[in-house]
Amino acid sequence: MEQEIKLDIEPLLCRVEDALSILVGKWKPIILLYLIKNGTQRFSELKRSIPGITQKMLTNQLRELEEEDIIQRVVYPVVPPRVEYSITEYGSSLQPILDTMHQWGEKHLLHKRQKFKQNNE
Amino acid sequence: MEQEIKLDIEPLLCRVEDALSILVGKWKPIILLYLIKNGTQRFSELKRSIPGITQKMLTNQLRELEEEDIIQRVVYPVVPPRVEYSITEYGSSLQPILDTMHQWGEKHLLHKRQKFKQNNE
DNA sequence: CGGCATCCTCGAAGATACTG
DNA sequence: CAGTATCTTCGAGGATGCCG
Repeated sequence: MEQEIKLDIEPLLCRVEDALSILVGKWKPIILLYLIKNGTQRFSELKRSIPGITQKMLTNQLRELEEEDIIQRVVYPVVPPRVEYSITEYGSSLQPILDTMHQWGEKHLLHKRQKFKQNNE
Repeated sequence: MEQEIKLDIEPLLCRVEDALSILVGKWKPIILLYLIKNGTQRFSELKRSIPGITQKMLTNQLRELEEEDIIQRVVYPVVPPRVEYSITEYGSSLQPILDTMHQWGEKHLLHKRQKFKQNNE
């Protein structure tokens, strides 16, 4: 198991990486935030809402999130196909992490601006 | 600016990525947790404490964290060189994120085990 | 001791085309 | 509409060697 090394070092804290690994992925945070805020979304809705993402990457990231039970994929057997994605109850347990990160991110933005000012005085 | 796209989508939430970008890096979480838990550490102490990391990567990750004012680097002009790293006050503001992630990570471990069980019944 | 410089590997991410 | 299937690019991370 790959975990052994980490466990040997910090048995109480190393689980940080597990959470991190789920959030890491170029488009995962945006996808999650979008599903949390706007609820169930079709594939094409997500694609339209996330400028710059390719179909391949959207599929890819959605599959990975689904694999971890963070989101749910529902296929309606109609023509043309209709596939809807939504946050699972389990997935919504990620929200405290996202909130904390967002709050920190805003403070960090201010911090960087102050630093920038100082460097130019 | 690269931020524009993200800002257009989720002005209130997109700061998540800023926090994420600071934590992302193969060795950053471990380095941070180690410095938080054990306080000031010499370069060689960190290297010994983190099995598998190369000198290059340790230097690299430390520099990136220093760049964001998360950690502090103090060089003592002695022979042989002595360089000490520690968390800054600002850096310690990351702790709520790390804590939240760790807690979630533990729950996630249980969740995965249950899922594994179900799949084998 | 605590680096830096160089070269290399490998996988995440992107571009593009095709399909039930 | 919601995907696969390929091919390609690019940079994080790793291996190794040298240095004040």
